[in-house]
Amino acid sequence: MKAKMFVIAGPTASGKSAFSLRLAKAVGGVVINADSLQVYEDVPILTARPTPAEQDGVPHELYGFLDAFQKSSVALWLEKVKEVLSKTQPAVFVGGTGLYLNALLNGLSPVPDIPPDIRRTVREMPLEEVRQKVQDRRFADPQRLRRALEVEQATGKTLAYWQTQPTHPLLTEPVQRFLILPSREKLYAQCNYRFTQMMAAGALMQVAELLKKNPEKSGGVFQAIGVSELSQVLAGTLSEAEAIAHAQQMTRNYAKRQATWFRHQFRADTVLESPDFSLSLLKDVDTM
RNA sequence: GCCCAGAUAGCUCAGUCGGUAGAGCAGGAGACUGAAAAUCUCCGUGUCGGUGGUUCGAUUCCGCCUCUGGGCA
Repeated sequence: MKAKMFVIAGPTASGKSAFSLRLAKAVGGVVINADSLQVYEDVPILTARPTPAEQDGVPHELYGFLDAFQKSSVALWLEKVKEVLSKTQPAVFVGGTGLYLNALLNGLSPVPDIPPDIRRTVREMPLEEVRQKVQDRRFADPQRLRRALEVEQATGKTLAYWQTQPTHPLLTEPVQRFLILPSREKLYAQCNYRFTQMMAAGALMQVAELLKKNPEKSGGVFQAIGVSELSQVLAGTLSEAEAIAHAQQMTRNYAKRQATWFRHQFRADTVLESPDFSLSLLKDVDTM
């Protein structure tokens, strides 16, 4: 028998979606999204969600199930994955969100949910106060310090403690991991090209629709590259050319960070320079 | 043609009261467990436009030249 679970990782604009489609067809499975922004129903062009045509009849799960008023999180995503897996296998996970893939493959530490009032208090607290109060100071990063403090305040134990607790990976069956990692030059060219395609496909209109819903204009889908740039174009404070140039720049910066993450944090079975793919890449995991 | 202001890192610019220079961005390397398309850390030698002069020493002061803005004709 062959592996039943596949994970495809790679930076943005590396060709993951096309690869996942072909792989899913080859193994007769579903595609499951592992991208923190493609979970939103809004601005599908900017988040590079596969269109119905691109899905080509293959079931695609966990795309566009949140609206702009909801906030995503790894934990929420993992819950959804659990639901989907109980119904369908084999599965091909695709996404550029390393945190999500890591949670899927290695499990998440059993940190209890943080009460909303504690979370809010800690997030609004001046950074200096956070620094004074927090015990777990492994990181200088404000975001991580706040996370550490909210966990301490909510549970009475440090984040470091919780992270020593055993985790339970969701996938217990063999998993074959692919990493698509194009050369830097090619990757950047693809980032640039893709944003112009997004504009041609009507990204500006989708941002206008998103703004019409009038959600809180931060976090969530608003983190998607291009949303703030195109919002400024709609407001008349930025030219379209400047918006495109900036969004392309942000995309390149993002792609580089992802490449770093995957190179060091993701143990791939197969590393590909491009999404070209043949059945011979499928690992035979038959132990007999 | 004349006057003024510029010319310094890939880009935008700061600076050196004369002792060969540093920020932001870009770029590179890295971190990463409930915001991850987020957040954070580290990495800066470049004929200081060219050429003469003054000087122990000029990217810095002076002359000329070239180029780029702006103004006046």
